[in-house]
Amino acid sequence: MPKSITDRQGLTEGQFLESYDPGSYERPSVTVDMLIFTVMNREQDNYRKLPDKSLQLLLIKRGEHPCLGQWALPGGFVSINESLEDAARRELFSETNIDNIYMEQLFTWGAVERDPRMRVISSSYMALVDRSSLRVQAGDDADDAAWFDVAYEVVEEKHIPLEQGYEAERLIRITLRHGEISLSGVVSLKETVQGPVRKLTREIIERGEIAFDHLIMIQYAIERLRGKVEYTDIIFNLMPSLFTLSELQRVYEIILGKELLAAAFRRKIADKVAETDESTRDAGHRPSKLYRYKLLPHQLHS
Amino acid sequence: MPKSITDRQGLTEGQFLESYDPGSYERPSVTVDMLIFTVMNREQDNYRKLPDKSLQLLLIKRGEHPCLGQWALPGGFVSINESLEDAARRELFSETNIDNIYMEQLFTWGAVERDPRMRVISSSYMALVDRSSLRVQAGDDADDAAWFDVAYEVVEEKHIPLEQGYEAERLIRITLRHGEISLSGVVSLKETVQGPVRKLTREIIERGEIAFDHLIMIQYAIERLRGKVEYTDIIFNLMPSLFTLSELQRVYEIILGKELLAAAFRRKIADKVAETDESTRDAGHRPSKLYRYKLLPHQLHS
DNA sequence: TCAAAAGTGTTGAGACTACACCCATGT
DNA sequence: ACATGGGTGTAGTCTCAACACTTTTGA
Repeated sequence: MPKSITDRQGLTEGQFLESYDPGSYERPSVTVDMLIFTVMNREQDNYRKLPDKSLQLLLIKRGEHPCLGQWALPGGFVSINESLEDAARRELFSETNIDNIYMEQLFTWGAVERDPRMRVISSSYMALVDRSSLRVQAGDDADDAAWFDVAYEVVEEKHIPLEQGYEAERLIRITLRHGEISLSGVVSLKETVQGPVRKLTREIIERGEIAFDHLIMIQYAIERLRGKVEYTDIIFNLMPSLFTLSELQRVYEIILGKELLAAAFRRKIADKVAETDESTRDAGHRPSKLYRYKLLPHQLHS
Repeated sequence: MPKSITDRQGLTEGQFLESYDPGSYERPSVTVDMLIFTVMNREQDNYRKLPDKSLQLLLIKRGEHPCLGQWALPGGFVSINESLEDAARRELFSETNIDNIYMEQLFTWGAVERDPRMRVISSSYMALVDRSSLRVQAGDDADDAAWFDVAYEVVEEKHIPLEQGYEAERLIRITLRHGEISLSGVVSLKETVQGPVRKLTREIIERGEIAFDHLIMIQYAIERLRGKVEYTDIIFNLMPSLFTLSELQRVYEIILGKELLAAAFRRKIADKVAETDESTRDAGHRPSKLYRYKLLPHQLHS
């Protein structure tokens, strides 16, 4: 019964599709860009202190124009017979060699002049990797991929009241460090409010040798990561299967950029983790129990 | 000093860009699809009762193959010299004739077979409109655009425990009504959990005369709207400039799909609204003060 | 007079903050 | 012994749900 409807030319849907000419107007290229985060231990000077941790992001050194020699997010073109998500997983796998890890779409960037070569629209995806599950560690062999420590700092805040609203601007300095290399740039986050209408714009103020508009993608991703850490369990994607509560707390602190009280923290995450029989040793202080992630009764989040 | 670096062919960035050939490989088309929501009063039988409200979504009746005769989200192609957001605002304006309204990007849909004509990647945007500010009301003149009442109902929930996780499926029936027309379809939301790795997939189970994969976009948008209503002030984009607290409460209830207690509600939103001198009259019961949206000291949300 | 809605007060449960305090270990 | 982190207890604040109750209007 369906599909027998005909259009103004008297064609059925089948006939229409058979004769359909997609036309030759100019189309944008579509790419995916991957924000692959992990957490890494940093050794301490004092034998008693725990190793500190840092949030890290994977970057690739560009070997071609444009932005040659600068650092960029891993990514690539979406081919014509591959879904957006497949493209993202393909890129992810080609960088990390792991398959089944957490990944989510963040945002699609569509400014006309994003790429000087041609019109490119790019979807950014965030992936979280537990460092201990990475066998081939990027940066070991080639010198064109490396994990960068991420620092995120609000350097200025302006607030201009307007009639019926305000304009608030926040400047955020993002610094990425890998050994001797230090990339640092500034993103402006501007919120314009008129009555209930809020509009948020992001702009690069200082690009700091980070390719294209990737600094904006990084800022967006960190913001999203911070948000999601507070109301989902994605953080456990950054943890090894066994961890101490202090380690978990440190990861929260690094992502949120603020210190937490241990007592309150323990109570808050108490029902997300399960104690195991194992514990740490040789730490120069009281050993701590190792925990693992415990699923809560089903939720169904996005 | 910058830009003087040369690549393997000895070209500077300027030279490279000048001679750059974008190639002729097949590119997907890119479109935007708009989810334009508003809230509408529905008259009551009883003179004493307040008018009830409904959440409405704007749909367009397709006059061409494919999906001829079915209803679809308004949208269109992104042209080569127009940003994604500009394309969305253009589509929004062409449907509503309003310019400065709330709009946000939701998600970009990139399955290969979304559109039977050719490969199309589509970004969905959500816009919220206060009904009273709509002058030209879609559906008045043409019969190809109409506001549909939205009903959202969870019809089934499955939960299958697996080793190290579970699979949870939720079937959601979405019914869209406009006068005699009733479109109803079912979307499956499946969450697969293995340890901390969560993967969410959406699938159309029953398409119900709604074009393409637009039913999924609608489900996603409602979910996002529900989420955002709880932790932002976007709901005021759906309200006229003056409103009673009961009206505001009804809009919350429609969006969240559950009833709220008036006492608690009033306290909760107390600092987001400001009393005015005006009040309702002739209502068949005690008049109520009219309120307006009051900005809180600046926040800077996304 | 009375149905319907507007609006206020009270109580108790639970979550989070802040701080104090004790415990266990390896050097 | 002691620095360092592991871990628990308690008191105060805040939010929110639940329910009871009073007030005000127009037909």
